[in-house]
Amino acid sequence: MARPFYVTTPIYYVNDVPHLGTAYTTIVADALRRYERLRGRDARMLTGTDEHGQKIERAATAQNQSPIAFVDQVSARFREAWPKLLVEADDFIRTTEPRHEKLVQSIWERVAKKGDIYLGEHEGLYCFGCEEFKTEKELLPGNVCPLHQRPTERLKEPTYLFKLKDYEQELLDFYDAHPGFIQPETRRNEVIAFVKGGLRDLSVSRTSFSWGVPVPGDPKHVMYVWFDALANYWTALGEQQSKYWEPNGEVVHLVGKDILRFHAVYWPAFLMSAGLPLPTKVFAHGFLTIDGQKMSKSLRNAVDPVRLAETEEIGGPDGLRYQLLRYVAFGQDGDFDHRAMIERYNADLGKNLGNLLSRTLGLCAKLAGNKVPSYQPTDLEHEFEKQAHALIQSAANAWTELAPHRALEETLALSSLANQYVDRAAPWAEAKKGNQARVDTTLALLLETLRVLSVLVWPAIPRKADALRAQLALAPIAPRVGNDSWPTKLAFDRAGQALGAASALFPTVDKDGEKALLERLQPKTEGAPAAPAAVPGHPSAVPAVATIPYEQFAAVDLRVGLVKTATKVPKKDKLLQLEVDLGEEKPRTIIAGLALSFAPEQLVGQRVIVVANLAPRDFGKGLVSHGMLLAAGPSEALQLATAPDTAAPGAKLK
RNA sequence: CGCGCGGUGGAGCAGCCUGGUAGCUCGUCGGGCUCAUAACCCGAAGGUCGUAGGUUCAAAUCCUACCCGCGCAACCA
Repeated sequence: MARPFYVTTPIYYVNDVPHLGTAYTTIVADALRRYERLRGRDARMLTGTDEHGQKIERAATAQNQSPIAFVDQVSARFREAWPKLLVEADDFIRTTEPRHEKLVQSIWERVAKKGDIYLGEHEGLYCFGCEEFKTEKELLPGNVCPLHQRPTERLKEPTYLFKLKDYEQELLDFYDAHPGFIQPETRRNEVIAFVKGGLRDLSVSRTSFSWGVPVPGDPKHVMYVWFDALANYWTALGEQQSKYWEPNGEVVHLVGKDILRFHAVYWPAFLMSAGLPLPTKVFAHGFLTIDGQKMSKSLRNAVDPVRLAETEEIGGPDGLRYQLLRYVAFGQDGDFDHRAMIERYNADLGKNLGNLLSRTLGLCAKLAGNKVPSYQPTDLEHEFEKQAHALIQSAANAWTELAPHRALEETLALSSLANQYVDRAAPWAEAKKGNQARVDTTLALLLETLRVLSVLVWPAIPRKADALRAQLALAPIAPRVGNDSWPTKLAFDRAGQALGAASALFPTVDKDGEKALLERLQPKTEGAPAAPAAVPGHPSAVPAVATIPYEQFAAVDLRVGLVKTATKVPKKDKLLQLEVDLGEEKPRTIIAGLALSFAPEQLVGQRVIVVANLAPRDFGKGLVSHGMLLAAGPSEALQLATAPDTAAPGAKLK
């Protein structure tokens, strides 16, 4: 009998709420779990929330809440969202649960016992956004974190370090011995290159905050968020580890490509050190864009998966699942396009599958007494069966290869095949000829094909699959462990059974409906809505800045400058390159971030205020700025500080 | 020389790893059917597979260079 199957999503960090990206991963996990269940495997799915860390501690404080109250609230949003997408996770782990904390400490102890943890001191530039120390190389000038756009802070603290470096070779050997461990292939290559580039020991504890799992034996420390979080896949199993974890179970981690490194390098190393088996596979999927646009924070909020799942006109949760599973090549980046979504709903679900059901049941009611007729195949049917069996098989293969998009393509191809077959068999014509045997055979074949389809689509669209079955008077799908219910071939054992009542499974959306839907669902994409229009004269409150002595101000050399030329800097949206006359022998080159507010020609001839004694700043590629212009406002609506036309270039401001 | 992805008939994509008749969906045009959700089926038009070289008997597919677009990242001294 097949091994148990254990599929996990990342645990989602509770400083965000469910959005289309997290919904996507979670839906794929659920679909895989459902497929394996159909195959009779004991399939288990885990999702959950990651709830520790300084960022959470701070966010809670900011809301005047205790951390636990804060995470309870956000975690619940995830827990409540998934069932609405027909996701039936078998378990939902929270890293704040005692069952997790206890076991993650046990892993720590095993690693410590192995001698892989030592006390060191970590001094470095710490980004509170990332909750990690950054190397200078990773940072922008001024030690600003590129991800969070804020300065890092220099911190020094005692920390426990994990001897990651010692696992370099062991990891490489493991990748080598298990070619399928990291997928897709390009990701695997990336990870191997990263490990070959050399690993550094990893800081795995913090003393600078307390919202975390205490380090065994040294409660001043809490575990570094990744040590804590990654372990969830293992700790959540508890007593069931021997059943679902390797070597007895197949363990598949689905992750976004952004967190692959943690799952494919750190996590395996922790497990190796703890003497525990590694997962079977880490699969990194791509990112989604929405209507061709990257998923910014505001877009995320505008495209709420739960809301889409409540849109029954396009199939409700089944419709959403179908779109994501069928039209995003799993592993690659994909786009979620609202207009295409409606078209695909109409084409695949409505006109292909839905209409097949509708016409079949219509024919059965008219020509076969609304019962399943008997089957006496001819060459036409034999040919159909042969092709159908091939499609069923390749759909199964695709699921196994974690390629839902191909599985559904094959599945819909079977539906197409059936539509073609109806035309060829033309039962309405046979009926006129009085050839009831041909009519019966044709309808029997169609009904059986629909039954098969109801099983094939179930992992993707479980609710609609059961609705389809109800019309065929079949019981809902209820997979049982040990019982492979995937159809290997068409079976004709229902002759004489009555059929259910027909109704449109996927009513198509017409042009008007499409327009209305788009209006309702499509996020407003106007450029800069968020910025609350600053009322002139009432600038939004700027936090007070510490006062400076006059000498410090006097050190700033402000001068009037006359802009001689202005050109756009290629590839930099915001930058203009200016030549500014400051009354010196040669005009100065100044790079200014004005391009969103001004066309270059608007600036030429302007008398501007320039900070003349600013240290030159190198922008790379030969661009060096020798000064700064003064301006006020947001970058897309800047107002230039100017001097009257009478002011001489180079005049000093006092 | 920041990292990554892509450029294939009007639109959106597959094929590329493992060279050998360029395929799918939508759209257009013509036909068929009339069971069905104005649905279904058949056929046609439409592509020098970004450009230039190279390897090969043979290149969308392998190699090199370049161009263009996008994402990440970045730019407001």
